[in-house]
Parts: sequence; structure tokens; C-alpha cells
Amino acid sequence: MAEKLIAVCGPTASGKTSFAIRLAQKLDGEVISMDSMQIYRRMQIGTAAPTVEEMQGVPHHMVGIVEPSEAFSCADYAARAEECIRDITARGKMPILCGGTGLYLDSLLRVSAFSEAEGSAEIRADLQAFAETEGAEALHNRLAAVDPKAAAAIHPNNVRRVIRALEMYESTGVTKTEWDRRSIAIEPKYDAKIAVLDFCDRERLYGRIDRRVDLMLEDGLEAEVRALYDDGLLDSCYVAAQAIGYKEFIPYLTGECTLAEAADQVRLSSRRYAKRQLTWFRRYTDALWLYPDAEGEPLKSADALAAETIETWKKDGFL
RNA sequence: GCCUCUGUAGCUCAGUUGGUAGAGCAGGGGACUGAAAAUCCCCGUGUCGUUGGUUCGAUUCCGACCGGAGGCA
Repeated sequence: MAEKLIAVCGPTASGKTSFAIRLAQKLDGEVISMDSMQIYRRMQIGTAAPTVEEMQGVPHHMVGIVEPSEAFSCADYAARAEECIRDITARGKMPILCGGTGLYLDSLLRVSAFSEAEGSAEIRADLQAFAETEGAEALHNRLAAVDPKAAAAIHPNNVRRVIRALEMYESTGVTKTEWDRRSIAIEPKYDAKIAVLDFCDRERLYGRIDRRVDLMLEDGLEAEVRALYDDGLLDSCYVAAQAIGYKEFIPYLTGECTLAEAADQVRLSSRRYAKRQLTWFRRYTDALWLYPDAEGEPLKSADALAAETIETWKKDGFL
């Protein structure tokens, strides 16, 4: 019998954190963060990682567990989250994943056959250099020669993806298309339920994003960013430096723009990010879609949403 | 009060030697299997301020009016 699992996802600022905590309280669960940036230490405020107070005694995992100077991939995530799930389940609690990184969820639920083979940083660097000197088109042609199906699916300008597909082939002798085929054949290992938080009114979500940036600033985001910057951790070579709410402040820290302008940029990046997240989640057609906002009414509370969710999943026998 | 400039997509503007218009930004949609808060792709009809006139035809020319900016008094 597959282990049970609940996943809470949705765009930034949709209320995932409090919803997941409420679910955990009602179901005797523990929360596992599913967020590519909350993984990092020293980035609490800008990533809106839950504070001890917000956690309300519910144990949280996978928050602030790696240094901002370390690289962390979705494969790393899947491996570590798997350990957490096993541990939580063994203690008789319900694992509740919560976060906005769709790829992390997929890497957990859709097991990759590729995991036994290792990618190669060296090959990747070579391909990167080739792309820079010969151009994206030439790189894409190399992929087309070995894996035409993957080449057809990846736009030539998406150099990062083209490199990855070539890297898979060059490091293992097996094409990405073949790895994908093998992955699909693997049985999913969890009995998972997904809840997606979305807003009927996009403007309302954007309003929440705008407000949250103000709150972050009030909570000391500037100092948090400056500390990372002073330690050289916002250098573009680090994955953590890609985080929204950090990289936008670099022009401010170097005197090229005002604090208000940097904050506006954070709002913009966050809105666009929310849109991309929704695009990703829309493929979860079997998920339970929850809408906290009804026209002209105050938002539904996390408690009400949790009750609604539990009722739904009891009806279909999951709980 | 007079003179000059100006009024075109949510914003900033381009343009049409008269045949109803196009960029950037914003916004929307999509892709995504080891960098994913990343990376990449696609999407531009709007009373061309209002109203008269000239014209086969005006957003484009002319007049008046209404906004806005500047100058002179």
C-alpha cells in the first residue's frame, strides 16, 4: 500500500502556509516545505518562510537547510523529501507538502529513471562554452542529430534545456527521450492528494503580493538582503541569488536605483512568477482547486478552506 | 488675453507625402522530468481629444471647442 501524502500548492501569496498549517493541525500532520528558495538559510523574510509563531507548533521540514552558496536541485529535493515522508509516516503522522515549486512536486510524484545516473558538471560546462562560441542554433543542431524528438520539443533559444538534454545523452549514452520513456513506465510511489489555491480575481492576488512586499520591508528585508550581499552570496553564480526579493535589490545596493524602485521590481517579478506558477499548476486537473476569494466578500479563512478540503477527501475515501 | 507646442493601446511614445495604425513597457496565454523564485515560446482594434469643413475617402489638411505643457503680457 502506497504511502499517503498531501500536497498544497498555489501561486505566491495565495495563503498556502496558513492553509497547510491548519490542515496539519486538523489531521495530525507535519509540513514539508516544497519551495526552491525556502530551502536556503538566511533567506527567511524574502522567501516568506513561516516563522516559529506562524507554525503554531506544527513541525516543519526542509526550510533553511542548505547554505545560500550551495547548489540544490530538484533531485536533491526529491531525495531529502522522501526521507522526511518516510519518517513522518513511520511516526503515524500525515506528511503535508506545501510550496509553490511545481517541479519539486513532480520530481517527487513522478519518479525519474535518470536518478541512477549522474549528470556531469564538466559536460555541462563544455556545452555551455559551445553555446557561447557557436550559438544556440548550432547547439540545437547537435541535439537534433542525436535526439530529434527532444530537439523538436525544445525551442533552440532555450539553451538551458538543450544543454540538459545533450548532457543526459553525453553522460549516459541514452537520450533524454528514452530516459523520459523509462520514467513514465515507473509506478508512482505515493497515494497523493493535491490541493491548489487559486484566486478568481487575479487583481486581488496581485494586491496581496504588493502588500506582502511592504510587510517584508517592515520586517527587515533590506537588512537580510544586505547581509547576503555583503557576504558575496548574491553573486549570479549561486542558485540562491536567483530568488525574487533579493536580486532586485542589487541595483539599489550599488546606488543605481532607489529602495522604492527596487521594491516595485520585486512586486513585478512576483506577479509574473505567480502567473507562471498558475500555468504549471493548471495541468493538475485531478487536484482539488480552492478559491478563497468570492466577489465582494472577505477571503475565506484558512480554517474554512481546511474544513472544506477534509470533507472532500473524506467523501472520496482518501481520509 | 495672445503666441507656440501637444492630445494615437493600461503607460511612454512612433507613424500615416490623405486610403482607419505600430514599438517598448505593463498585461494575457503556453511549455517545462537533476539551475525551476530559473529558462524559453506565442499574443497588439485602439471612438488616432470632441465637433464642423474640404475630399470619393480624414487619425492625417483647415476651423472651432475642450484638456495638458511652455512662452509673452
